Amino acid sequence: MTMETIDSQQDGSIPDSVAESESAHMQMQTGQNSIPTLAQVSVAGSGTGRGSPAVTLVQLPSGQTVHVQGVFQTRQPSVIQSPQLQTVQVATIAEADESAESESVIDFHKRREILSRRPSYRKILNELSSDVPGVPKIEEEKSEEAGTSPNISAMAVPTSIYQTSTGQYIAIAQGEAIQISNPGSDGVQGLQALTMTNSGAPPPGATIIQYATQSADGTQQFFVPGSQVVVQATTGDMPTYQIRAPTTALPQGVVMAASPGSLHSPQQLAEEATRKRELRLMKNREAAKECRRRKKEYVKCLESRVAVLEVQNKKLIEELETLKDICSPKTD
DNA sequence: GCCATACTTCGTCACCACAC
DNA sequence: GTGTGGTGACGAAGTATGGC
Repeated sequence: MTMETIDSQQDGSIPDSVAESESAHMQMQTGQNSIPTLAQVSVAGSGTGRGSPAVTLVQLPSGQTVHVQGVFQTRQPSVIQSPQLQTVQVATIAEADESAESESVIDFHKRREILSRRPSYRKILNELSSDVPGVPKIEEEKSEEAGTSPNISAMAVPTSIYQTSTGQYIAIAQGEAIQISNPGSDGVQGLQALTMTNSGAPPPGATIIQYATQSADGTQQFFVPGSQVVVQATTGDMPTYQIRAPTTALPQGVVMAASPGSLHSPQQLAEEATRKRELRLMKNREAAKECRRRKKEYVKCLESRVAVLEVQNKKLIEELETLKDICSPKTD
């Protein structure tokens, strides 16, 4: 199904707004109770010319400008574009309505089924965009994220990822590059990469990072293979990291993690399990962020389409009235 | 200023789908 | 069968707003 009556002009396209989508969407939502600001849609240069394709410029709340062509020329596409999407949306709306009126009637498993059948927002939007040229796609990997992704998993194929007590992430890659990311900076700005120059081969069967909370001189120390220490200086806004020889013995509260091959004691097994769990949590955290971002983008896209379709609907009604006037002239 | 309420954001868990 | 990613649901913490 196509939607040739809509020609989107991507001056503020949705995928580009990923970075600002948070704030933009928040502004849209912080009004009275999350009602989409469809009232901001402005129509310019309507020109309901009969016979000639009237082009309407629609200014969407997001700043996106959309051309809406005359509605006489082509048959109106359905409001819901792709069959898959239709199924999903109908299911969702039905679920909402049902829950409002007779939620108790709905079987839990049925609801579960409906939910589980729902494809991801990326899928939905991409299907939508393949049908509608004006609808942007959600990129598999954002280009801006490609270089410095907030996901630790996207960084230089790290072999081990650790989180410090201050929330920072340290990833030790195959090439013995140490990457430190600051979660507070939404992922990436705080990402640092260090390359160990003289680490040599790691101890047999062990990839170990040992974390010490804070040394006496106000620095943070991360113990890494080769009896070396990554020291974080606390001066200034930008933390600096240095590879040093350890100044102290292994401090209290140290966390050690070993590769599975070297696990022997139940304690090591437990630590490995803890490490895996933390890794899983970290990944899930990032996945949840990504999911929410996509969801916002998806909702934004739907809101834009609603705005466009409302304008189209308005034009259709106007033209219907015009036709009525033509076909039934007053006899007075 | 304090409190209550509503709303937003975030982390986590549980579940499911999919790839291997 | 297992691992992993995606997403709904839930609760906690933070923030905004309005009434007193």
